[in-house]
Amino acid sequence: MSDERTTRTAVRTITDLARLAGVSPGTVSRALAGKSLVNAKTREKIEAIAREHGFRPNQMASGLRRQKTGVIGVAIPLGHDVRQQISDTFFMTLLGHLADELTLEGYDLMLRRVVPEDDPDWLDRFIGSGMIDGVIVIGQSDQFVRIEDVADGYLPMVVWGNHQQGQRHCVVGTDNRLGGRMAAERLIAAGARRIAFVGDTTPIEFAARFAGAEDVAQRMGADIVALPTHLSPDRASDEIARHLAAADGRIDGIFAATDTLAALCLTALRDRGIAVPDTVRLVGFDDLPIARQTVPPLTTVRQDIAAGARGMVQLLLRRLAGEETESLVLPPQLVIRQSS
Amino acid sequence: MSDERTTRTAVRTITDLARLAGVSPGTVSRALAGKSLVNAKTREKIEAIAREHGFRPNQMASGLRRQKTGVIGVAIPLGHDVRQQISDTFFMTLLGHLADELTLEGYDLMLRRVVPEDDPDWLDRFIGSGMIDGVIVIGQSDQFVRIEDVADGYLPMVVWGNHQQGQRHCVVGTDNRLGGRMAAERLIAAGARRIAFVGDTTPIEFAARFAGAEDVAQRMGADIVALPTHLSPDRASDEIARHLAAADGRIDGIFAATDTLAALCLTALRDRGIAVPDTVRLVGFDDLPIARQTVPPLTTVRQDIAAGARGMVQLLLRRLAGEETESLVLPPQLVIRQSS
DNA sequence: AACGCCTCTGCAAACGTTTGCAACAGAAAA
DNA sequence: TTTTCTGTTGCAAACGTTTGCAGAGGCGTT
Repeated sequence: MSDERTTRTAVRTITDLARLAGVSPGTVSRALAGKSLVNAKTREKIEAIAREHGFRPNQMASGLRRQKTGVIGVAIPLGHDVRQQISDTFFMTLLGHLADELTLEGYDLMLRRVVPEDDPDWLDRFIGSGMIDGVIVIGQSDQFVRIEDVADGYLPMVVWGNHQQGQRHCVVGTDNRLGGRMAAERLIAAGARRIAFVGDTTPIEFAARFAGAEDVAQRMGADIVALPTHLSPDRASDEIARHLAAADGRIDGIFAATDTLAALCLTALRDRGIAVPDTVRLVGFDDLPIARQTVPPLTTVRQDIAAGARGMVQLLLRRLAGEETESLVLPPQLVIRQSS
Repeated sequence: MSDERTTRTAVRTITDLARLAGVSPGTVSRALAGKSLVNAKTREKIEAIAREHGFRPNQMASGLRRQKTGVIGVAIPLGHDVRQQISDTFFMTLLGHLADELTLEGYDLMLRRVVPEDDPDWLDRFIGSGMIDGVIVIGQSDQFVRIEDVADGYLPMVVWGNHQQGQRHCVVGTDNRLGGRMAAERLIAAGARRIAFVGDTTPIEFAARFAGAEDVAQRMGADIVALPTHLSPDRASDEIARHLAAADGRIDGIFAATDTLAALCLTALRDRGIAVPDTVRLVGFDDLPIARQTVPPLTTVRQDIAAGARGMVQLLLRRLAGEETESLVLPPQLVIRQSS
C-alpha cells in the first residue's frame, strides 16, 4: 500500500516533496542545497525521499530566483563562409574541450551558431536572454568591433581569437603572427624562395599568420604572395587547383592557413605531378589529426587546443567572480614532419 | 534632458518598460509577444522603447511561467573510449547540422557530454532539470537499456543510433547492417576472400556493420574476422600495426568501421609496403571529408549526416507536439573510389 | 525562576514573465 | 436614453525556487 502510494505520487516540486516529508518547502530547499542549518536526520529523510522519487529541483525556477543559471553560452559566429565553420575540425575540437572543462566546473553549455550578417544584434541577444551567466565566443570572425563594444559593459566574456594591440576584450588564442613567422622560417630553411600563402586573409587570425610570414620573407629576401582561398573544402579545392595552374612553376613553397587547406594543396600538387617537398615545400597550421595522415605527413604549426580551452574557462571563471583579467596568448609550436 | 534620462535608465524588466510606456506590464508582455489584442499604436510605442533600450525579456522567467524553455538538450554519452568521441569528426559534424536545424526551428541547443559510468543517472538528470523541452541523444553507446527505460515515460526524445527489432525509443540512423553488406560485397567484388573487420564491435552500430559483412561473407564463401581496435586515433594506430603484423599476408581485404580507422589502416599498410588496392582492398564507413584526401582515396559507405540531423529534428518537433512517431532508418550509399 | 543562547524550522516575499478574468471606454444598436 | 457589443487594458495569480527574518523549543547559566 505504501509502495503503491509512493510510486504513484509524482513528486515534481519541492513542495510535493515537503508534504511527503512533513516539513516546509524551505527546509527541503536547504536540505537539498546542502546548507548546514538543517538537522542531520531531517536531511537524510528528505534526501531519501528525493532519491526514491528521482526528484530534481527545477533549474529554471532556481535560476530565476538566484539570478544565475549555471549555464555558459558558447557562440560560434559564422562569417562569410557560412556553411564551413560549424563543422570545421579545429573549432569542433575546441568546442569538445570546452565542454569538458565547463562540465568539470559544474557548468552547462549552451551552443549558439550565429550569422552576424542576418542578425547584427547576436551578441546582445545572447547575453540579454537571461539564460546564461557568461559567454565564450569561438572566433572573432569579422565581429571585432561589435565584441569590443559589448566588452565594455559586460565582464563575463572570453573570446577565442587573435590579440590586437590595446584591445579591450579578453581573448585567448595562439600567437598567430609568431606562428606565421615559424612557418615561413621553416619553408625558407627548407629551400623555398617564392612562397604562396593559401587562405583567406580577411579574418584577423589568418591576416596575422600572413603578416608573420611576410615579416620573415622580407627579412630573408624571399617573395611571398597571398592566394585568396575560401576555407570550406568544397570551394577550396577548385580554387587551389586554379591557383596552382596560374602560378605554374613560379612557386617553391606553400604556407597554408590551415591543415585542412594544406591537405587539399597536397592532393592538388599530386594531381599536377609536383613533388613535395622536393619541388614545393608545404607547411600547414593547427596540427589537426589529419596532419599525421597525409602523404607525406604535414609539417605544421601546432596550436594547443586543450590548453586554449582550459585557459578560456579559467579566465571566464575569474571574470564571473568579478575580476578583470588579462588576455592569454599561447605559444605556437613548429612540428616538423615531411612536407618541408 | 530626455536623452539623458532614457540612456541612463536601465530597462531590465518588463515592468521598467511598462512604466516608461505608461502601460501595465501585462500589456507590454502581450505587445512583445505579438498578440493580436493590443492596440496598434500602443504596440508601436512599446516596441520603439524596447528597441531603443535593447530590451530582451528574461527567458528564465518566461520559461518558468510558460513551462517551456525553447531549449533542446543534446547529450553525447561517452562510452569506454571516453576522450575520443567528443571530438570525433562524425559526431561533431552531426552536432553542427543539429545546431543548424534547431536554430532554424527557433530552438536553442544545450550540449552535455556525459560519462554514464560515473553518472548512471545522466539521462533522468538532464530531462528532470527543467531546462530543456526535449532531448536528442547522439549515439547509444552502451546505454541502450537505460534509454529504453526512459523512453517509456518521456516522449520528446530522439536518439541517433542503430535500430533494433522491436525497440521502443525513437531512433534515427543509417541501416548499418545494410552498409556492412555493401562494404563486404564491394571487397569481394574487388577480389578479396579473406577479410578483416577493423574496429570495436561493442557499440551496437559497429556490431551491426560487422554482422552485415558476415552475412555477405558467409553467403559468398569468404572468410571474415574481427580485429578489435579502439576508435581513438592515438590508440588505434598501434593496434592496427600489431594486427597487420600478426595477420601478415593472410588478409586481402579490410573493412574499417570508420573512415578515420580506414585512413590509419592506409598508413599502416603503406608502412609495411602493402599495395592498396592491389594486394589488400580497403573500404571505410561514413564518407568523411578525409575519405577524399587519402592516397588512394577511400571507397566508403556514406552516411547522410545532414539528412540524419534534419530527420532527428523533425521527429523531435512532432514528438514535442505529442505525437508518437516511428523511427527513421536512412539508406547508406556505397561510394566507390580507389581503395577497392 | 528567569534569562540568554543555540539549533532548527516555518513563513512569506521575492525573482520576471504570462494569462484568465474582469473592467472600461466608446460605438453601434435598440 | 439604455443596452449590447467590440476592442483594449489592468489586476493579480500563478510558475518553482531561494532566503531573510522571526519563532519555537531545548539547554545551560546566573
